Amino acid sequence: MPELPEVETIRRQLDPVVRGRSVVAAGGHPSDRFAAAGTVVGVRLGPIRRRGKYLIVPTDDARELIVHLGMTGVLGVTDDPDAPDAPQRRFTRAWWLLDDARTLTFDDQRRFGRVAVVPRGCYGDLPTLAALGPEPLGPDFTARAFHRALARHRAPVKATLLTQRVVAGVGNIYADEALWRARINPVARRVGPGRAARLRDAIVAVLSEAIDHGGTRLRDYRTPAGDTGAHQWHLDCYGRAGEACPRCGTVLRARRVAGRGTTWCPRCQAR
DNA sequence: CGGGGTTCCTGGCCGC
DNA sequence: TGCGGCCAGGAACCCC
Repeated sequence: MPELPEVETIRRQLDPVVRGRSVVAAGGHPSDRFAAAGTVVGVRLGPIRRRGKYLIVPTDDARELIVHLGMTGVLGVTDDPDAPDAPQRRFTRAWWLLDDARTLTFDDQRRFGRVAVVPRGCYGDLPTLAALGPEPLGPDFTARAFHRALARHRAPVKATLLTQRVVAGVGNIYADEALWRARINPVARRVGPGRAARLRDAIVAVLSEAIDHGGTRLRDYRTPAGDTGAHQWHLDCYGRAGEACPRCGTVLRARRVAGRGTTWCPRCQAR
């Protein structure tokens, strides 16, 4: 899916479209992953927030519209009033007609995404959001707190990052990139204070740089404007197994960690 | 409660 | 060309 930098890019693009608009009509795919989209008809939408990979839109009736893009989710805006019913939009899982005649659409081929509507701040139905770690670009993500949080887990450090509990918004791509930059093996089960500080700095740097470039384009990723993102952010490690490590020249290797494809440098990131 | 595996979907790609 | 198997940026859920 889009990870934090892609979700933040989408948030910035959609906020001026959505903020202050009222929802005239809405609908969702009948599955319970999307059906809640239709429950926000007649409400006015507030400024879009982001927590980790979740987009959160407050409504003026004290609820929140929450969108998670899953692996293949794409949010878009169209002027076509028939958009949700058009045959070429067979992957449109949710839509909201706004009071300026524009329609916000949520397409999601694999249906791993989700739309939820909850009373403000009530995240019991979204356990990952409820237990989400600190924002990596916020003041709470300190080296000290990060080290303490990591020390509570015994799983491979990459698996721990992917849980979202120690830091919010890091997915498979940026986990590999940050671990490579910090020279930490993805299956290390203990990370001392020095390496935790390095990993913290690498996460902040990698995510910040990716946001500055408007996110990383990968496969089907599209911006809300429909383009593929002209400024592909340069990936040093993720997806480059078999190529030379950009730092030391050793051939990057691939394995599975926590069920996810993982690339690392056996020399820079030795155990 | 933490950790590890499975599952929810669709489609692209690779090898036979 | 056709088809099976594998893989894909996530997280909820189940069991131990």
